[in-house]
Amino acid sequence: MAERGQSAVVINADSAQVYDDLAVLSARPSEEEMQGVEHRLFGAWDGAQPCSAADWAAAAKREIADVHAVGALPILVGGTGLYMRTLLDGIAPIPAIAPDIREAVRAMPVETAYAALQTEDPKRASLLNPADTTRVARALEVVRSTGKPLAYWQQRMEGGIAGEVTLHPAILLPDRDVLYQRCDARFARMMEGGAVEEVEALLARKLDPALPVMRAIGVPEIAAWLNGGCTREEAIAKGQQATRNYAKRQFTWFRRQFPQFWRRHTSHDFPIGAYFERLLLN
RNA sequence: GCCCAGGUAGCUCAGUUGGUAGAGCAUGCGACUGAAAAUCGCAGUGUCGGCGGUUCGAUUCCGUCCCUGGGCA
Repeated sequence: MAERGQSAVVINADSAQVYDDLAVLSARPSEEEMQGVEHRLFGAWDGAQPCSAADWAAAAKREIADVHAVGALPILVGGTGLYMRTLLDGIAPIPAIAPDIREAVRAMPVETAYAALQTEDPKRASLLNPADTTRVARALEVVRSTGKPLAYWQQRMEGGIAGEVTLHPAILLPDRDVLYQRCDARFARMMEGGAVEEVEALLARKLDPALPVMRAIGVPEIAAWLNGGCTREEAIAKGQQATRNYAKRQFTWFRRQFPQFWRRHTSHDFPIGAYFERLLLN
């Protein structure tokens, strides 16, 4: 593209597109859509293996270094704010959780886990909502596995690359009505375009339903229909609803969690062609 | 035409032994440190089907009409 032959490599920053099992339901770009441009970290994880924010950030870091090494421009694309922030700002250096502790904690009902947290890490417990299953479990497995409360580890954030790269951030915030219409259309299209087969294949693997792949938007909804729990129409309506709810959460994250200097664009005022042309010519 | 069950928030419904009403979901706003397409928090909304009657007061009781679903003819 540019005279020095600088090319772009797209790197996925989406927590669902990371899974090999979710091509249709995660709206992973097709060969045709990639137009010969190299894409990385799309479908790079097997569904049986959960990808954490730190796992992804470590992989993305390697890919970025790799792309830079050949003089190309890495373009991170994706909707998972936590992944992006972990990559840029780093994350607390918490050791891996002992598998048996993790399993035990996640098998507990929230009330039990929260009660335990109140005695084992009362400071953290007081900061959390007792119904917040994810965070209560996380805080508990951390104290139990490492012997230190979460706050101890969170004094530091490690591994961020924000200081080592030149960032050209662009946040796209589409008009809400248009966004929701697209959510509905997108899910309907997926139903016709292989999502059902994808879920059938996933169900055949008999994976733990708590795994991220099994909780991706559309999987529980379509699985419910396939198992006779609802009609196809209901599954579609629920999938569309879940998509819209998620879009709203993304909206809130991107609008508020990143620094003010990150430019916010509505989709129609974002000069996508000119934007990348300028970056590639530099 | 007759009988029965209903008509309460955008949707599904609960409720008020008569003192103008509430959940879930949706919607809006927000939080977010290792499964984040996850998880969680806050908020607003109602001519309680229409019209009459009884009553200090009716969404609630009575009458009537309209609408919906089911049954009988």
